Amino acid sequence: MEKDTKYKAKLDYVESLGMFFETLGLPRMAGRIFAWLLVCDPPHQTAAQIAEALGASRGSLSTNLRLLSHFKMIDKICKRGDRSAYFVCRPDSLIDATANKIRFFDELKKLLQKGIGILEAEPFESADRLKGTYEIYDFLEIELLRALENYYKNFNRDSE
Amino acid sequence: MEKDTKYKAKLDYVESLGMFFETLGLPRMAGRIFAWLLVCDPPHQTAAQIAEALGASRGSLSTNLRLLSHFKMIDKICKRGDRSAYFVCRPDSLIDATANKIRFFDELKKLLQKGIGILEAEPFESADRLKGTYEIYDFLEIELLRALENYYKNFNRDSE
DNA sequence: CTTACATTTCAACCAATACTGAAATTTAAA
DNA sequence: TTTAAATTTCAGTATTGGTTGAAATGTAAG
Repeated sequence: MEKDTKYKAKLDYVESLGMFFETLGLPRMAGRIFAWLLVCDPPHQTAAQIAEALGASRGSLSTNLRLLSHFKMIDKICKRGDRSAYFVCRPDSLIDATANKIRFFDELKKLLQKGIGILEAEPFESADRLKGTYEIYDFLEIELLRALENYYKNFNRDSE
Repeated sequence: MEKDTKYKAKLDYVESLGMFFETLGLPRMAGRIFAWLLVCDPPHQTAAQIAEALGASRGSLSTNLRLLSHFKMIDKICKRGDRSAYFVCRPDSLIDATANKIRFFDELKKLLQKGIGILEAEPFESADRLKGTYEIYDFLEIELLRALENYYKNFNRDSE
């Protein structure tokens, strides 16, 4: 009974944590899965175990586990003589998610350059608005990438 | 004819730029409006003018102009003896949008602390996974906020 | 090869959200 | 106060995207 209460509390917690990961741009279920893998025991789980814990369908698990694998937010682990696949989360991947968002600034900058080209011919100051916007993202991107670099340096990470 | 072509190119450009602003978490139409206000001439426009340019309904304009005003991404300007309201974009607001996202890390950190409390009693290492995640966001938040501070310092902004 | 279990795919359903258009309301001029 | 123009509200509609469950496929053991 004690244990049941604790387990339920854990599931509630997974729910709220999952909602947060959803805001990273993931489907809700993918957020839940990642949250579950962050707190479950043992740390590696089969799709069936996760489905059971979250009360979700196998289909949804399959789809979202593939998604999370694709984004390298989880690892898929297989063993000889075992037809189950096991999944583990990679907490570090959250940094990469952030890094990708910052790199996205680059696309915007390109787009703004294009716009400046289009508007420069016009006699109005509209190009200035775009130039101002460009300045903002240019500076922010540099600063934020520097921040990330510090992170990598500080935590002695070796890849990506 | 020349002019029509240019105008159409501008509208296409607004469309792609708008798609970008959508990724900030805005409704698509709000993104379009902000993009339009970034390139239009004159820089201040009535809801009717924007609706005309974007081919959108008045209702949608009303809703999304209110939204953008609420987030301080645009200003609403009224004049005595004129029942129209005029709207102008605030390009600087994009910084604040970024800043708010970073502050959002704070909520996650609180949530992670809560989880660490829940799991600490358990004999497993699951709390360690959460602690690792906490470290990541704690460091990132500090670095990113430092980056923003640099921005404000550099561009001599006076508010927020 | 066959059986048993595990995973993936996919069509149908469902929920969330945005957009429209018309009616109601507000605002300024007559 | 009445009229005209602009804005807001809101019910209905469309669209998007996620989830389910069952059928198909894959995989290891017997």
